[in-house]
Amino acid sequence: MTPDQRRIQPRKQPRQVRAELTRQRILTAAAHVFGEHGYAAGTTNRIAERAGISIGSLYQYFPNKDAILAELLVRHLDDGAAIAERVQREVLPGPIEEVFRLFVHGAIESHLDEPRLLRVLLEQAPKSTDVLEKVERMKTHLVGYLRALLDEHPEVRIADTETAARLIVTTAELVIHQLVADHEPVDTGRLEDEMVAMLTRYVKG
Amino acid sequence: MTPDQRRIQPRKQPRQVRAELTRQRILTAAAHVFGEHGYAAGTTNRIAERAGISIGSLYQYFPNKDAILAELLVRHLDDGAAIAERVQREVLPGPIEEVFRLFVHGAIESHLDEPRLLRVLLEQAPKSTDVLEKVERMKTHLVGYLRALLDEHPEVRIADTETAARLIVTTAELVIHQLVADHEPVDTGRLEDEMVAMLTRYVKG
DNA sequence: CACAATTATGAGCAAACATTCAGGTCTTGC
DNA sequence: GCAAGACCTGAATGTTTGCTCATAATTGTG
Repeated sequence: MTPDQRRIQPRKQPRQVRAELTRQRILTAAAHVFGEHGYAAGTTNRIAERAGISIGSLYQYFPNKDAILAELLVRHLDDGAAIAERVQREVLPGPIEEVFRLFVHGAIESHLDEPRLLRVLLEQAPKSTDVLEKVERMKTHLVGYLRALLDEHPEVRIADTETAARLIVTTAELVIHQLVADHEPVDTGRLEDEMVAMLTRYVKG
Repeated sequence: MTPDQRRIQPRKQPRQVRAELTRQRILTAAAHVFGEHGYAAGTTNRIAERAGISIGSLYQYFPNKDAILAELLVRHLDDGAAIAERVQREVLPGPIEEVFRLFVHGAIESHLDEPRLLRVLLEQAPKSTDVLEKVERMKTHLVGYLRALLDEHPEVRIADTETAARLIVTTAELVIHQLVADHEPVDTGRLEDEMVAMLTRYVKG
């Protein structure tokens, strides 16, 4: 939080096996700590402690705290992008319900690992312009894709497809994040069924 | 020098008009600052500054920072509860679409004031057990009410009404919070229409 | 006016935190 | 087996922040 010029201490390039191992340990520990305590209370010292390394080592691999969360977020986004691409290639000409099912299923699946972490990522994400832009870009892209799908698909009966697309993307994203990480988690199979039903019936009118 | 023991009580009971005025100023300023900077970066000094009072005065009305956010949250919850009650009394025997419309409309309306604040309230909620319990209680109550409605209403064709009720409540709450506070805010009229359409078509099958 | 209660002030304290650095330990390559 | 560099350590530093306290100003009351 220093207001002076950003010192871009370039992150260390791992050359030995143990280095890469330490990096992984840090990320794993951070995922757990952020998920458990939230971003603000997830201190770097706590992360280092849980990773079983010293605080100094942590700062040899990440220039600052934000960078750790950013890396976790980027990884999650890349996973999501991979899933989305796969789905888009797999089932273009099928019934709309099938498309929703695959998207929803993929989304739920990619959130089962560390659900609480992912809520922190989404909600308390630092405002690093880079990452935020990436999120925004992916979302816009997804909305665009979905809107085109809605516009072309013969089953769909919706007038305002722009608003509808935004509504659907937002709904799926938020509700999955929330319900999977809920204190009393829902049965994911049921969630998937109901969610797909809701979206399908919505667009078919 | 009088031996005063009332310093132990952190929160002051307002007795003069200006005291109540100061209290209001603090809350208004806090609403703005939290909405602008988030909870962590919304410092008490910043709140006091914006309220045009000294930091000392702030701590005569609130025992700590959390209490300020808690009060804002409680107020919002009470508003929401009032709306929900009104809706429940107004339109019990109407078509299901009408019920959804009133709920959604009320929810959107109560979020137009300080949309960004309300996302902070929801997402970075303080760990105060009291308030968190209140949120949980209200949500459970709403889910119960909605489930009963779904079970009894002749138009509804849904098997798993428990999951459906949770899905609907979560969806409405989250999506409204998100989209109303979005960088590029949606037209609230359209949002209302599409949301109601989605929910109605969903439950009518 | 007097004088007590209430309200306001803001410099400063203590704790928490992210981050640094001077100096260790371990690996690798020869 | 021995440098050289990769990797690790953790007490120390500087900053930020929530919050206190001694004191001052304002208001109510007789």
